[in-house]
Amino acid sequence: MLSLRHTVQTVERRSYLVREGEHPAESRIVLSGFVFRQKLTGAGAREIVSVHLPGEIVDLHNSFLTVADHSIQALTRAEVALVPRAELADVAARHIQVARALLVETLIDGSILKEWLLNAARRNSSARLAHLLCELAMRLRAAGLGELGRYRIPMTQEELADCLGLTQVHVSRLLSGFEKQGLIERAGRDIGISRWQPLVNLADFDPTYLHLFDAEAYPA
Amino acid sequence: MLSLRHTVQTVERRSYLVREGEHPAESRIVLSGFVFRQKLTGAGAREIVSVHLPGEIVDLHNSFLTVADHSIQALTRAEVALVPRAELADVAARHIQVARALLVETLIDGSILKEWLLNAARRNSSARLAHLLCELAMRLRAAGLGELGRYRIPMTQEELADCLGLTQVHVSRLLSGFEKQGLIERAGRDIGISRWQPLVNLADFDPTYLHLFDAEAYPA
DNA sequence: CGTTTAATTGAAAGCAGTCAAACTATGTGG
DNA sequence: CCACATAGTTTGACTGCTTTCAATTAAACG
Repeated sequence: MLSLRHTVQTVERRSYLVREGEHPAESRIVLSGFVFRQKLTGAGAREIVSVHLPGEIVDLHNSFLTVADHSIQALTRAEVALVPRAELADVAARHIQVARALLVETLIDGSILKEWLLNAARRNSSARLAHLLCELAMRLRAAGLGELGRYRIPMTQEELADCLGLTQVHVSRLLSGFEKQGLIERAGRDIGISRWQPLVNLADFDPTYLHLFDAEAYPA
Repeated sequence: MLSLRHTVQTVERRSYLVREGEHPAESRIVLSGFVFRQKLTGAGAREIVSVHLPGEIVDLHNSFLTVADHSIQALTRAEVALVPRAELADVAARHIQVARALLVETLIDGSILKEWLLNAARRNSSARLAHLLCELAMRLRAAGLGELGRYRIPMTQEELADCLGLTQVHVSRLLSGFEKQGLIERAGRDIGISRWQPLVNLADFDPTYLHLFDAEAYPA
């Protein structure tokens, strides 16, 4: 076990951790709660480009690039560790396994981005939403946050829509559709995937891209 | 200058370098020509998730992850260097600047993926196409392959469409639209951006996400 | 020069968006 | 603990961007 010099910060839902264009002096690791990265178009449309669970490093970018190319916001109230910019680089330079772990994390991050791009570009709205529900189910379980297919969706329909490039209205219709088809059950934001395999089929979901095995092989 | 054990391979247009699901024994660096990464949906729709110019490392993934989460194909006839799986890891372990360069390249890769995701999810078709034309213009110039805004598009309309999540038919209509509006000139696949600023405005293009400066700071 | 591959054009259909209003939760202060 | 305010969700009617299907033209290639 190795120690990183850091401070802990508690942030409220929707507060910004980093704004696009800034160059913060530290990188962040999620300790509890959920955090997401977003980008805006000039016209003001928002896209959530990734969601981060406890244990994940949200912004290596800030330690190794000069400009933040996206904003980071809290999806729920969250605790994050702030690691000084130089600290991560120093530790990585001294411990090659750390450097390797950072690279692996970043490659997995890229893999998920590719799947999200495929999703947004080439799957219809219901497959897209189903895909996200499946991904959240697997990642939450992998993070030790509940059993597979039974969880509280950590975001509003508007935020779901912004993960998917859809509108909130359409997400609402899709969710009630899934419910009517008996694919899911809902109580507020608590969701239960009633029939996993049919939902996986609808979603065209194959968890390979999550590289869950690779992630375990090199814990940070 | 440091040397990597490698072999050189020449590949024809459209041949596969890596197929999704494989676990090749080497990573690839583009020496000449263009190469792209693609993913397919279960229904067979294709999305090109990135395009790679000479000098770029296409698949660190294969050295550091256990399964290829996407396919790699030649966009044009190309020369690629094959670096054995262990070689990159060894060199990175011995030279921390190499490890850092690999990480920076991967972070930039992720930044471009985020922009493509924003593009596919939140911009309309004309902004999307214009955005790609601007990106190619800047990256080609940065790679020393011609002056800004005057180049040969290295792909067919179908491939353009697959970069954008559109159909070939629609890309055709959009391109002639741009031409009619005097934004671009065309002669076959040779393109000239006649009015850079209006195209940039239409595209909502801001090159920050390419991190061209960061890339220069750490040449591989 | 013939054959294959790529690009253009037109007409029609459909998925998801937009606008608007009603309804339901959630939360806060009196 | 209720009343009110705010935030989030549902539902309906209508619009429109992009796709689909199909046929033609142009370019590239051997």
